[in-house]
Parts: sequence; structure tokens; C-alpha cells
Amino acid sequence: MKIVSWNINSLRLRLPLLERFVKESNPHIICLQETKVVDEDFPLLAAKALGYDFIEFVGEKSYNGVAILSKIPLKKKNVIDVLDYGHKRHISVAFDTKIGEVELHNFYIPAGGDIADVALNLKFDHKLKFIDWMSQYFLSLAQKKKNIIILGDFNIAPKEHDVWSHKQLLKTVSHTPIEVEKLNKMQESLDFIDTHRMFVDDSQKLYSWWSYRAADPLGANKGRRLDHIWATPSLKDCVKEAKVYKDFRAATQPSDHVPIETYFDFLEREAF
DNA sequence: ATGGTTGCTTGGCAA
Repeated sequence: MKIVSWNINSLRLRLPLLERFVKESNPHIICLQETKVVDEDFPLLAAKALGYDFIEFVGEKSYNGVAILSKIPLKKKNVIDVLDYGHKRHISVAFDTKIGEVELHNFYIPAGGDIADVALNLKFDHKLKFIDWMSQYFLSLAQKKKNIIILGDFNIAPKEHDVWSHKQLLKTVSHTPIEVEKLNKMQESLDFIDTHRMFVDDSQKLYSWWSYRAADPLGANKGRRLDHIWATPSLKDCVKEAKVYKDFRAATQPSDHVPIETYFDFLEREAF
């Protein structure tokens, strides 16, 4: 079962690219961030036409917005307004597998603005508080034995080789020590496994985002790994493969993020 | 500390 995370940066504008992606990968579940569409205008019919009968979403005008498209039935949809900012940055669902129920949380963590100083930049303050909230949320889950996947645009590249230059980006929001430390603490809350790093050693560069602003970020391969798919240790044996669809950054009218995907082997064979 | 580009929306914000 393939599960995808993609910051699509406007779902309606990117529908043709989403269609191309579905033709290439045909995943069971696609989690989107930055849909940038209010619920009344969500392109439900277009999404269903791609083969996704079970769709959950929450959006707002111009900014943020998250969605989950699925080929298998979803239950327990939940939307959390993290810290009551009114931003649509979280949606979760659950689904059944042969190893039991899996809870899936799709997050769009705040980017945090440009200045890595909470006194000068409220957006950075929001980002740090958002991650603290996530740590606390997962730490305080009543049922610790749940199977949980959390994924999304975390807007943090935590490891040295998750950015093109560790030294040059230490003061750049997305790679500063304070946010990396907080993300690591959040990861420790439920011992989440970074599924892509199961297959790509920490010594190897791995990115999921390339700036729009830089001259030729893809050619120079100056990227960052801002998107992540994490799973609780209970799911580790199910993780068989992880991919980054780098080619989608070179598409016509691309998102600045590309789809990332993890293959979990926990579907009933008969189901497909 | 800026600048650079993109998307939504049509001036300016967010990324």
C-alpha cells in the first residue's frame, strides 16, 4: 500500500500534475498540503475521477488547507485547529489493515517566516509552538499502542544531509538548531521512524523541495528535505520502500515540493 | 538584511 505526501501549492492549479502523478504511481492514499481552496470549491469530482472514492479535506481561502484522497475506506476523520490559530493545517483519518487499524495524521507545519528569532518574528514563534504542541499531543495519547503514521510538509530539514549545505543553512529557518531539536523531540514522543531514512543513509543527500526563488535550484541540486513520512515502531516491519518523485520538480508549472511516497505492506491481498 | 519566484488575488501576504 503506497502512501504519498505532497505539498501541492494550490490543488486546483495543479490538478493536471496530480493526474500525471496518479498515472505514474497510482498510490492508495495521497495526503496533500497547501490545497489553497475553501471547502465549497474543493474539486471533489476531479479527485474522484482520478480513482479516489474516499476523500477528506479542510481548507481556507488563499492559504494552507490539507486533504486526504484514498482508494480504501476512511473513518474517524478529525480536524484539529492546532493552538487555535484558525489555520487549516491538520487532518487525520483511520483505516483498517491486516495488522489492525492505522491512524494517519496529515500536517502542514508553519513555514515560520524568514527570521529565526521569536522576538522579531511571530511566525517563527508560531512554528516552534506548533511543534511543541505536536510533541505534547503524541506524548499524551491515551492509547500508546496505536499504529500511527504522521506525515506532511514539516517545513524542517532535520539532518545534515537533508540540506544542500549544512553550514550555510544553520541560520536559515527550516534548518536552525532550535527547530531541529524540537522536531527530534517530537519524533521521540512515540519513537517515530523516519521511513525515507530507512533506505537512504544519513550520509547521503536527500531533498523533497527546491526553491522557486533560486536561479536553477534543481540543476545545482540545492534542495532541502522538508517533507516527511514517519511511522510508529509497530509499523516498521511493514515498510518496504520509500521514494521521492524528484522529476515532478522539473514539470511545467511545478509545485516547489515533490511527492514523497512510502510503501507499507499491510493490505489484505484479497482486497486488491 | 536583502533578493529572488510563485500563488492567490488584484495590493500585499505567505512561502
